[in-house]
Amino acid sequence: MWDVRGEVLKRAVIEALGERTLRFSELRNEVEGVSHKMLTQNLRMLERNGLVDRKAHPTVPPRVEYTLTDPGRALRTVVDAICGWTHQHLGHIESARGRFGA
Amino acid sequence: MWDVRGEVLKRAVIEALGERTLRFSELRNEVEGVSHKMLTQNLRMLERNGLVDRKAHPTVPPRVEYTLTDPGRALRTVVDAICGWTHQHLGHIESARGRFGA
DNA sequence: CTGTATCCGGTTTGATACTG
DNA sequence: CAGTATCAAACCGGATACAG
Repeated sequence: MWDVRGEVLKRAVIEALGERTLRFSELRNEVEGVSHKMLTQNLRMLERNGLVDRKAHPTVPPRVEYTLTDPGRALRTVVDAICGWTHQHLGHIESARGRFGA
Repeated sequence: MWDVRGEVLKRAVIEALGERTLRFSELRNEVEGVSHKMLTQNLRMLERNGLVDRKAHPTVPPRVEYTLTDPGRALRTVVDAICGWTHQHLGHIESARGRFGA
């Protein structure tokens, strides 16, 4: 449940950012298991939708920082609600799976 | 955003069921645009995770009714939060898209 | 009516190589 | 370090046919 591709990754990014500002590579470490490509792709999407702010420093080597915008931070509430629900009902879900698989 | 495949459909099913009990065909009408296959597949998933209760009446023709379980109903709150957030920030998102695409 | 199985085309993804 | 381009493999969803 809710563990379907793209969405989970976006959620993970939002959770990872929280109130912080992170560089691309930091984000990549934070959200484990994500490929270079997917992270880029999803960050572009989040940026495009105005949920994430991208700040590139014209240095060498490059340094790019990502931060949640206001709407992005507002989304954290929703993400937290999802996490809360999951935490609260995980037991039920797992036992349901157990009965089903049996 | 959030409009990615499987998840939307599960949300739609949860919204459609609400407090009601619906038959397969009723659900199919309620969630428009969903294919026979996808609806079945997602209902199985929801059932497997204990979010939806499936009650089959051994009649001819068959009559199968779906209802949200307690965890399933609890999820409605989360779904509503998502809808609320979307409603609240849609303007911002669209203007962000506009700036980006330009 | 409800549900399963199969085939098939489009989409998505990870790996890899390359740029500034 | 951050990002793009390309390509084959895996995945997914719709259409269709069939069953109880």
